[in-house]
Amino acid sequence: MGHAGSKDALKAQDAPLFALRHSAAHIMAQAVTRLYPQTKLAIGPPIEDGFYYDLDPPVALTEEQLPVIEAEMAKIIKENHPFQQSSIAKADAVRRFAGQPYKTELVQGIAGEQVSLYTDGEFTDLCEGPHVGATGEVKAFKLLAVAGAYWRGDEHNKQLQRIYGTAYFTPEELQAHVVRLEEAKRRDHRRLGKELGLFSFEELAGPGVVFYHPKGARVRWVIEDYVRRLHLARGYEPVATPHIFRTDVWKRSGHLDHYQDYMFLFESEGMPYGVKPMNCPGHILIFASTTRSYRELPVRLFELGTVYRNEKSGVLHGLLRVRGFTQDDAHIFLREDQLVGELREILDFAFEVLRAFGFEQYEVELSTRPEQFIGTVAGWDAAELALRDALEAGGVPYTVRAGEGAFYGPKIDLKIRDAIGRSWQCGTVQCDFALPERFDLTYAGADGRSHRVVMIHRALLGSFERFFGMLIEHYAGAFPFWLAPVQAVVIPLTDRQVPYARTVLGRVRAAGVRVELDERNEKMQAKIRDAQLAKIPYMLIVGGREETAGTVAVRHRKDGDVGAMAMEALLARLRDEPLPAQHGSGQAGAL
RNA sequence: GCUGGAGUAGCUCAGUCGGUAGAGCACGUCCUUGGUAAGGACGGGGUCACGGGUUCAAUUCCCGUCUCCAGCUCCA
Repeated sequence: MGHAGSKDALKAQDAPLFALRHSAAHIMAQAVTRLYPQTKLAIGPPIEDGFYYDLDPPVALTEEQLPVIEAEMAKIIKENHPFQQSSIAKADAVRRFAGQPYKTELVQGIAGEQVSLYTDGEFTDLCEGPHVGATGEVKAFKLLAVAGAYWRGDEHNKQLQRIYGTAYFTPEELQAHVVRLEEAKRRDHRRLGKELGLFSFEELAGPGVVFYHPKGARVRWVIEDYVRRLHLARGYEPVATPHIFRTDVWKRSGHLDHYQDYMFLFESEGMPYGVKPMNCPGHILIFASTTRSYRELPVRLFELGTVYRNEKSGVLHGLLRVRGFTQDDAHIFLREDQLVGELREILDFAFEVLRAFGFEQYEVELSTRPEQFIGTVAGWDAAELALRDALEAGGVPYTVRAGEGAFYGPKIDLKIRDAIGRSWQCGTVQCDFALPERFDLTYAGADGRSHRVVMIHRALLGSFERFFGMLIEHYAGAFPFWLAPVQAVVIPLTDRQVPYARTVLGRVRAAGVRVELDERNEKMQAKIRDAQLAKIPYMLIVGGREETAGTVAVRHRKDGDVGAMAMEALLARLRDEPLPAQHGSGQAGAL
C-alpha cells in the first residue's frame, strides 16, 4: 500500500501549501526541541494531507503531549521568526550538527560541497526549502497522531517517533479537513460492516479470518453469481482444487523457498503439508494431468479459490488485509503468440467488472522487467508490449513501475482507493515464464513436438474480502439495487394488513427480489426509520387503503414517497432497476 | 513483526483514587393499531478480553498473553 502522489508532484501542484506545511513541520520540530533539548531530529516533509516529522526524543511521546507541543508551536508562531536560508560547507554542517546523528548522516549523503540551511529564531535545520516568510504565517495547524517509523524506512534501523500534523492557510480549510476525516470514518467498512450486519471477526477464532453474516453472504453470493456467469461467457472452465497439498508441491513451485514465512504448514502421519497461499499449483496440476494439444489452447482454468497467508499481525486491516481470502482466480495456459490477444481480452474483462461495480476511478500500474529475470528478453518484450497494447487500446492512463515486475514476468495491477484515500491493489494480471518451466508444462504443437506453454495469472476483483470492503466504502453501505442484501421490505401499517402484506411479499419474492416482511409491533414510522438506516432500496407500505385498492405505497430510500402503485407497476419498476451484466442472461440481480 | 494507544451488556459508551457495575440503543413481555425517519410501561442480559501475581478483598494495582486501533515495515 502507499500513497501514489509523489512528493515532487505535490511540490509542483501546490507549492504554497507545500511550503506552509514544511514550515509547520519545522516549527513542530523546534517546539519538541524546546521541550526536550536532547531530541535528535531526522526528517520532516510535507505530505498529501499534512506533514510529519520523524524524531528521536529522550522520552517516549504520547498523544497526550500533542496539546503541549501545539501550545509551544503557537508560541513560536506568535514570536513570528523570519525563515532565513543560508549555505555552508559540508564540513561545517557536520560540525554544526554534532550530536545529531541523523542530520549528520543526511549531510554526508548530500552531493556537492555546500548544504542549505533554514533558520527561524534559535532553530536551524538542514533543509532545501522553500518556506513561508516567517513563522507567523502558519495560522491553521493541528497535530493528529504519534506513530513509529523506521529511520530511512528500513525495519533494520532504529525506530523513531513520527508526529503527524496538518496545516492549512485558513482555520476554515483546516476545519473542512477535520470534517472530511469524520465523513471518511462514517464510510469505514469495518464500522458499516457491523452496523449493517454484513460480517465480523471473532476473537476466539483468531485474527484475519472473516465471518460473513447472512446479509454479507447475500452480497457475496450476488457477486459470485455475477462473476461466475461472466467467466463462463468468456470461455473460462470452472475447476475446484484442494486447500492442502503435500509440501512436495510447494517445493516444486518454489513457494517453500520464497514464500514459507507466509504459509501455514502442518504435518499428518509424518507427512508434511501446506495450506495453499495461492491457487496456481492446483490449476497447474490439472493442466499437467493430461497431454495437451496446441488446438485446445488457451486453457483457462477458473476458481473462486480460498487461500491462507500468514500475514504479519500488524498489517491486518479489516477486510482489506486478511489471512484467509477467496480470489476470483484464473490461470491461462497458452502459446506465446497468443499472449497479446489474451491480455487485451483480460484487461477488457477487468475494466468491465470494475465499471459494473461503479468503480470509474482506479489506478493502473505496469511493472516491467527487473534486473533478475527468467525467460527470454524477446518473450518479456512481447509480454510487456502486449500489456501496453491492451492498456492503450482501452485508453487507460497508467504509470510504469520500471523494473518492478515479478522475476517470472511483467504485470499490471489495478488499484482502488478507500474512503480515506489509501490505495489498495485489487485486480492483477501477471505473465509467468517460470512455473511452466518448474512444472514442465508443455503442449503438442502442429509439428508434433513438445513446446513450453506460457502462463497468465489473473484475478479481477483480487479477493472477495478486499473487494467487498472497498465496495462498502465506495457506496457508503448503500449498495445499488442489484447488490443490496435486502432489496425491499414490506411494511404493514397495522397487524390487520399482515395477511395482505404476505401476499405482496410472495409476489415480489416470486419475481426474484430479495424482500422481507417487517411485522414487528412497531409504528410504521419506526419501521421506515430502521429500513432507511439499513439502506434498503424499497419500502413497500401497505395499509387499509392499499389493501382495498390492491396496491402498494412505495417509498424509495432516496426519492422518498413515490406514491401508490398497482402490483404490476411495482414489479415492472423493480424489474427496470439497472443491472450490471452486459453479457449473459442479464438477470444478475436475482438470487 | 516494530512504536504508541485501547479492550466494561449484542452495539455506542459512562463508572469504580481496591469492597464484583450503569445509561442510551438493541432484545423480550404487555399496552398501543398508527399514514412516510424513533409511541409507552415493565423486564431479561456482564467471570468488566484471558491467565498469573500482590491483597482480607482485584473490573480497578503489577506481570504476561490475546485481540483491536493509528502509523512504520511488508504485501510474492
